[in-house]
Amino acid sequence: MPLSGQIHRQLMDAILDGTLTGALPSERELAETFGANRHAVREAIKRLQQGNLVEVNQGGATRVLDIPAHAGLDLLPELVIARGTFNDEATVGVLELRACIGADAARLCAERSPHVGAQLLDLLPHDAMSDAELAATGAAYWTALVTGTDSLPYRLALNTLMAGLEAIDDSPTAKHFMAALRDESRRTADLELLARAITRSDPAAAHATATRLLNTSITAVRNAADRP
Amino acid sequence: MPLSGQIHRQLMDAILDGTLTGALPSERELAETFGANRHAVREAIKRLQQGNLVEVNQGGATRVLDIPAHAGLDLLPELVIARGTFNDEATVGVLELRACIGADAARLCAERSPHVGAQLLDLLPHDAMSDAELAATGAAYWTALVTGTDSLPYRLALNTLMAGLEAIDDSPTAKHFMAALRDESRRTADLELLARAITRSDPAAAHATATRLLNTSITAVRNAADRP
DNA sequence: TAGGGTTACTGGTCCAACCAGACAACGAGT
DNA sequence: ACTCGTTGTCTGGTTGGACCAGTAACCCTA
Repeated sequence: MPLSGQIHRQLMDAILDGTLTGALPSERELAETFGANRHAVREAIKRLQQGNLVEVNQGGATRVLDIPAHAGLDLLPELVIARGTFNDEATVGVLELRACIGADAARLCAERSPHVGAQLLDLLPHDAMSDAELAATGAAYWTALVTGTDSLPYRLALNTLMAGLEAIDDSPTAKHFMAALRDESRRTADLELLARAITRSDPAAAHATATRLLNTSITAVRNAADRP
Repeated sequence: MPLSGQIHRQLMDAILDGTLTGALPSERELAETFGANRHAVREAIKRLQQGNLVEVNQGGATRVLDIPAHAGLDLLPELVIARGTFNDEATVGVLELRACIGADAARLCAERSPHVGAQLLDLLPHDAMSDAELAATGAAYWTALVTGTDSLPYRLALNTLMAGLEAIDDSPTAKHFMAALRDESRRTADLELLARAITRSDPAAAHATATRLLNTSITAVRNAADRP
C-alpha cells in the first residue's frame, strides 16, 4: 500500500476510534511522527476532507468533524470493520437500508423496465455454484434490477451499500453475516418470483417479494448475533 | 478556492461530461496544462480516487472508471448540477430515494424512539418563518427523526441526500425544485401528524404519513418540470 | 518469428523553500 | 487598569526540482 494510503488509514482509524478529536496536529508534526514527508500527509488529509471527516482551514487548524452529523454514506465500509473488529450494529443498519432501497428499486424496476425480468431469470443461482460464483451472481442480479430503475441515484446507492457489505469479507469475526448473505443468494424461489413480478409489471408484488427476501436476512443475522 | 480544488473541479466536470474518458494525461502533463505544480494535480487526483471516479496505477496510467458501475452516492451533489446546468432527472431520483429512506426512517423511529415525537413537535414551521429559517427547521426535523432510528447508516444516508439537495441552491435553473421543497417544509399538518404517529409508537401510520408527505414533492416537481 | 532485455514513460516520495491566512501575545495609547 | 492595534509566529497552500519504483512498449537478439 502506498505510504499516503497507510497514513490515511491510520488517521481514519484514530478518528473513528475517538482517539483523534478536535484539532489535528499540524501537517509538519504528523509528517514527523509518521516518518514521512509532508506531501504524503497532505494527500492523506485530502482524502479525509473529501469524505467529510475533517475540516481544513488555511491559517487555522484542521479539525475532526462530528461524524454522524457530517460524514456521508461512503463511510460504510470503514464503519462495518471499525476498531479493527466487526461492528454488528452498523452492519444490521446497512442491511435495513438495503432492504428499504432494494424493495423500492424492485417496485420501480417493475414499473419502468419489465423487460429486465427476463435478464434476472438468467441470473438465478444453481446448486452447483461455488461461494464465489454465488456472490458474483447475486451481485449481478441486483445490479441488473437496480439498473432497471433507470435512476442513477439508485444505482449509486447500490454501489455504496455493496461496498459496505463487501467490507465484511475482511473481518474473520463476521462468519454468521457471510453465511446469512450466502443463504439469501440461494433463495432461488423468491428470486424467481421477484423476476416474474417484474416481467408482468406488478410493482406491488415486486415490492412485497423483495421486502420478504431482504428482511429474511436481517432476522437471520439478528438471531445468529444473539447466539454466536 | 484552493488551486488543487479548482483542478479537482475541472477534472470532475470533464469526467462527468464524458469529455475525459479512458486514460488521463500524465500528472506532469496535467500540471503543465493547468499551469500548476504537479503536487496540486496529485491532490486533486487523490480526491477523485477517493470518490471512485478514477483508478490509479503506479507505473501505468490513471484511468477514468465507469461512473454508474463504480461511483458512490457521495457523487450526488455533482450529479445534480452536472454540466453546469441543473439535472432534472437525477434530482427526481434523489427525491425518490429520499422518499423511500425517509419513510422507512419514520417507521423505525416510531418503533424505537417514540420520545423523539415530542422534539419533532417543537420543530414544526410557523407562517412567519423566512425561507432560510424554513429550510433550517426542515433539516432539523428530519435530522431529529433519523437520529431516532438509532442507526448510523440511516443518519449518514440522510447527510448524503441532503448534501445532494443542497447542491440545488447553486443552480439558478432549479427554481421550481426549490419552490416545491419549500412547500413541503410548510406542510405543517402532515409534519404534525407524523410526529404524533411517532409519539404513539405507530410505525405503520408514521410510514404512511411520511410517504405521502415526501411523494407529494415528487409529483409537484414533476408537474413543474413538464410545464416550466 | 519468438524471446528477453533495455529504455522511456508512469505514478510515489522526498527535500527545501516560500506564500498566505489566522491567531495570540504584546505594547502603545487612553 | 483597560482597550485596541501591531507584530510575530503559527497554520495550511504552493512551488521547483530531484530521485525511487513500477509498467509497458520497443528493439535487438537467438
